Amino acid sequence: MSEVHTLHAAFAARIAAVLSALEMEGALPAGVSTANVTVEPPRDPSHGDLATNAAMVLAKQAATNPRALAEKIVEHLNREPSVESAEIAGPGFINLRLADSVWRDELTAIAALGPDYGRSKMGQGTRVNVEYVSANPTGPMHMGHCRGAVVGDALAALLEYAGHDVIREYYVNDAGGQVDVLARSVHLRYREALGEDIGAIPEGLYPGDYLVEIGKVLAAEYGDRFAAAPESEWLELFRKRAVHAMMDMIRADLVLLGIEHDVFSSEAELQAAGKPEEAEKWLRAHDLVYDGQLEAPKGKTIDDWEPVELPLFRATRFGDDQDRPIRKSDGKWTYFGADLAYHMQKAETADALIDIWGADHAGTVKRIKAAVAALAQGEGKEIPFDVKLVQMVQLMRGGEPVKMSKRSGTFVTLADVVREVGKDVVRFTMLTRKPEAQMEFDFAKVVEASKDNPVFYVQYAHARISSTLRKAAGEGLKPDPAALDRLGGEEIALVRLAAQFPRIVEAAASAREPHRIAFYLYDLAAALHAFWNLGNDEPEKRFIVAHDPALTGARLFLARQIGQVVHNGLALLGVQAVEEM
RNA sequence: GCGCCCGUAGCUCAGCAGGAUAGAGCACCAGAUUCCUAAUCUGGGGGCCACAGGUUCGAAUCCUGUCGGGCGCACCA
Repeated sequence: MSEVHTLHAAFAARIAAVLSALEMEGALPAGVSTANVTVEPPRDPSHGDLATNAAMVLAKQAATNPRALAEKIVEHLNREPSVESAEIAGPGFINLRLADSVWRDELTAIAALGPDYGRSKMGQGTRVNVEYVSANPTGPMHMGHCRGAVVGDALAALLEYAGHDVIREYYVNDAGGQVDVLARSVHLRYREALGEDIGAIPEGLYPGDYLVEIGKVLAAEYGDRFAAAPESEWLELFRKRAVHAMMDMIRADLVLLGIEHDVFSSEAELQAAGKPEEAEKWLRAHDLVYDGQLEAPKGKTIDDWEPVELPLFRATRFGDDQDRPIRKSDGKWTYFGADLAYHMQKAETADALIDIWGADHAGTVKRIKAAVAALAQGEGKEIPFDVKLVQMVQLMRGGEPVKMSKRSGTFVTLADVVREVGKDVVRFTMLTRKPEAQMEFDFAKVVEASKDNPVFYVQYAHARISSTLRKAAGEGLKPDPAALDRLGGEEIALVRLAAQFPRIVEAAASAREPHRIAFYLYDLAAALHAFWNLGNDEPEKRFIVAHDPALTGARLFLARQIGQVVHNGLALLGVQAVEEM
């Protein structure tokens, strides 16, 4: 294992050592498969600190029964000084109870590592590209983008903390028909800024007020030069300027959420650089693109269906239902054609790729996975690639669904929500649900009943600790590890939970599920609050026991380390660990 | 018609790559504050883990099918 500190990994290694010792003794057959052996904290704390299923899993291979094998394992484990007791339970579980010294040591380890307690080298510096947000540059961010943004950002932070080298990337779709629509919409606003009465915004153009400003800017800069000019004279210019303005707006929105990308990749630039042509050439050379006809879609009738010949990527070879066109009949690239080239480009600078997409793009997952698989096969190297689908957020206001449509201009912007409820609430709320499940975000509820929001519960735990340390300092008391042996069962229980953090980080990172951190923090906060309230009935159980400075020092030391873990977890989620509330 | 996601307490959701008696919040009921922040805590009631098969020592978890909800299904993005 690595030198990185994780208590659970260390004990897993010891149990592995016991098993190989038994193999030497002949109690286990040589070369026994220990793949299914687990060492985990049991759900029920009364079962001890760690449990292993080794005896049950290996009994068959050892041609014995689980309990007999367990006896032998237990015998070895009981020789370990750090093991308080090892017992056989139920069908053959081995439950370990660790010595209190183990937990006291863990506490000093937290103190020594500080913000790095929980950091892992699991990723071994592997370079992971996480593409997220990638909202179309046609308007400000709305709540529909929010979930993917938060999940992607938290995932990126988590992977970094778990030892990966992370690239945070945003793909700017500035090449399709929609940005032409944007340019035309801006042209209208430009004419408006010149004093023309434009009336109602025509169907099919973006009606949002957010385009007024850019219209004014262009009017001030170019006067009426393009007012009556044919589209060919201004379209490209207006498109560029509009996209630029929209991206500034989107970046500002992202900053409100605490999100900053490392790389913004432009689809237009990608195309200008000839990347899709390169991709097509490469794919044709590997017989992965051919000219063929698209089948008419089944189960759906299309009035003006006409078969046409298009360059098709052999997606069906890699599990897609249909081969997919990379160019349109007018010769321009399809979205997929460009996206394919884009993924090839990303794969050049990363060892693994992750895309965070909205669930409305679920239908295109197979083709892009097929494309990356084809690339990997052609290059003869593995390119791990994950598409994380983030389900829709049903936005509610007091129980009533809020309809959103960028086309009609009725949507709740991200900026409005963040301004109203705050970044921390938005982020934490988005992370208290696994991303692939649909969720409701009741605006009224989050705003008005914000006290019920779990984010405050966790922050409150941190604030309480901070406040206690402040008060203690005022009385000349400070954290001190000298008397940690004064800590009793209730305090040790807190340490046990805090000590889970490193393995939660690793598990969440390898499952790519940042929401696990949020749920863990909730549990840790609950334990802290419960411990705190013991002091209501029994003053001797408060952190500050004025007549006993040694005990107080130890308790304050404990408090500070619990606070540290809360802080580290919140940092991963991009939520502030407040000092007071 | 096809593909993907979801189905766990009245409601909103967890359940850690299969483990021991399925958890939390809200809501409901009963309590705790002269005391480190009550934005907190303690106790109580509440479950056919959608349904039916299968895999194995063992399934809410994995496989198959059915039902229900969501999203998507031409060269759009």
